[in-house]
Amino acid sequence: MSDDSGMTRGRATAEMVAQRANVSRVAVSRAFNPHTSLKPEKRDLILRIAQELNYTPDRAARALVSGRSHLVGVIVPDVCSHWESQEIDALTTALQNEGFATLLFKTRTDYSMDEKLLAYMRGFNPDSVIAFVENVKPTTLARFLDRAVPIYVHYPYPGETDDAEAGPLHDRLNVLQRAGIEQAVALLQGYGAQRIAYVSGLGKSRANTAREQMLRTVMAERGLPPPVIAPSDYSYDMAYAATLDLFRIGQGADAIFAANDVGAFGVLDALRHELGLRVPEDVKVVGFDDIAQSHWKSYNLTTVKFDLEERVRALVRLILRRLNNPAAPALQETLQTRLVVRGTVG
Amino acid sequence: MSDDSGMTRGRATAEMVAQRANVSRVAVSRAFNPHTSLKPEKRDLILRIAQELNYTPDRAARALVSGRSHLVGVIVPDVCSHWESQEIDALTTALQNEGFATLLFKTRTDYSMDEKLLAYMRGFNPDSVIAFVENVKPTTLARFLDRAVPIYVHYPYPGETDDAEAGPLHDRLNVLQRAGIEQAVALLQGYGAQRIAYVSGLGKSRANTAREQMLRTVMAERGLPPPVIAPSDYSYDMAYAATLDLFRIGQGADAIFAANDVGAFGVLDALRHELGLRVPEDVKVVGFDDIAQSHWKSYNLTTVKFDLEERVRALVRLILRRLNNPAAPALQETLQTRLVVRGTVG
DNA sequence: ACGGAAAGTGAAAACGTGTTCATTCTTTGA
DNA sequence: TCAAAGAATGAACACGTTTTCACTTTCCGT
Repeated sequence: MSDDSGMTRGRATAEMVAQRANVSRVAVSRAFNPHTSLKPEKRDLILRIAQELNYTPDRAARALVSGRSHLVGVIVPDVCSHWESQEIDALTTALQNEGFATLLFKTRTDYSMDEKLLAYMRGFNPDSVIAFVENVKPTTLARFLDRAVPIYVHYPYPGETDDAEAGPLHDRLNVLQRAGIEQAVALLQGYGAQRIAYVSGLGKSRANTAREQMLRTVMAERGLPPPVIAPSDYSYDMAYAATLDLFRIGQGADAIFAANDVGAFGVLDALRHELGLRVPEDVKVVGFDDIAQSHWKSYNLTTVKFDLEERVRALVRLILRRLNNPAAPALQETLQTRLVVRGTVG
Repeated sequence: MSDDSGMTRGRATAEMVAQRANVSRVAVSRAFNPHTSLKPEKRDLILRIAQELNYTPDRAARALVSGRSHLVGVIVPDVCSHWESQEIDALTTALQNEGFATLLFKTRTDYSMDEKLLAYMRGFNPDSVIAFVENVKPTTLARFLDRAVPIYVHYPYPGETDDAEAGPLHDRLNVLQRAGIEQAVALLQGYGAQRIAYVSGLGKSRANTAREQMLRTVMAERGLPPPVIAPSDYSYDMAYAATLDLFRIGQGADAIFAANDVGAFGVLDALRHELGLRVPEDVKVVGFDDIAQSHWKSYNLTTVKFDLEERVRALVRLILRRLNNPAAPALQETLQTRLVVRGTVG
């Protein structure tokens, strides 16, 4: 009774709009595509009737012929990990503004992107894929994403050239960690810290290894002994346990870098609530990320900040540029880091 | 050189597989659809060749003819809100196991689902939509989702029948808050709490109003004076500020309910780090959700738990049942709550 | 008023799949 | 051995769009 328009499958089609507007179905198509020639008044009429009928071009059909799904695949090990959830949030907003949608997939928490998942994602025909997870060979990824364009988030090692010279083989966002780490080490050194420990991220993760090596390099340059490594996996619980081990089994430390902010929270809680140490008086703590929680009063964390907004803008820029020009040579964007000083140092 | 199969648009098609296997294109289609009759050895051959060619049926084409996109739309105000990120995480895993993918959309943070966003999402043809955001009229939602099936998360008011009698008009998951709240109030009363405050969620949100009314009802039943309402919006910062107001401008309290765990963190930090009060000695605090962070040592929060795994299973069940039988009468699932006791009470 | 360029138009052909429907091949029971 | 039932098969159509390609109309400068 309520649907008097005689819709076939509950949805209006371009044919119906055309019929009602006394135009051809092609005209309807053109009305919805900006760069086509169609008499303005005709376009207005069609759009008005389309709105009446609640019509929108079917994206499946559109994807079939145009080869564009307007979907961007995102694979993460853990949506609820704070940094990643904030990145997904910002990314979804940005993509939404550009007419895309975020397609979410979960891999195992060990940061491995197995082939089965890649094949599964491939079935949905994403236009682009953001590879936060670096533990997949580019050739493997390329084989599984025939049409989709992968965008890599890349953390250069200390030796690697930071600049775009001898351009990268794949589209990527380079995150330069040196600046933020230098500022942090300088600050710690200024307060007299000597024995600095690193509560690591997941060992296999490139973000982690690059972070650790950069820290080691910067400390060496400033004449500090190499950092003690306390293995962890980015999680609160592991960082908590690693900190206990560091002080009960190991030699302790007078300053601790955590591979991420959440890990730093675990370090802080272990120091204060289990080891009875004061921060920053007895031990100083620095994290990585600068997530929203880091300014919470219980933690008030000094941390190396990755600018989330800037990072997401760069990613979207990479995607759009690649989609507009599939044949262009590999693209690159660069992102700096800096230290945000709060209460856990000095 | 590497792609000798002569692919058209970078992707193998059913026709190519058919040609290479000396069968018709229809046979290839049948090989990928379980409930069709095809000689087993033929099916094996086709699947083997398909794997060689890295072929998977195009989901866009499949969606076009079958009317199923295998996408589930999820609209949230804030992906990085802890509870929601954990729910999205679990939901994505569960949907992935059933052959679906999560399509993410962001609305404004005020929990309003505006028509523009609904129309935008509709364009992607989701098979189902999970309406976490309750501030949209079912009729409006239905109008914007011609083919997609909406699933509502519903928080009954104290007066509403909890049971399925006189069945609901729409598919929905009923979250019964009474049990958990009763346990919490009983515990607080046992410790002698009298002046209980409620640091609210976003006023317009139904989850919040239902929570508040249920608390009020349970307290009245146990002979307690009505709770003092400190308006907030689920965020840490607002809860922090609301707590300061409660004690500096208002009358204070000897126990505080926060509408969610993140809000409770704000309450705790305000009490301890700014007002110089002890928890649980001076003030007791109870949250809602039981997110992963609630067991962190700095907070160690007593909270009313929503079982996330159970909740996600129920949602997926609702979706699958509805998709298997579109004409079935409205479905319903029910979820209980219970108190998890940690360090912020007694 | 005229020629040519530009804009506007719709029929037909894609895009890659699932489904229907006759037809052929195989099996089964007596 | 035969008829009938069932399984296997492929041609043709359907799904809802965009794109190409001729064709018609409008616009503009002289």
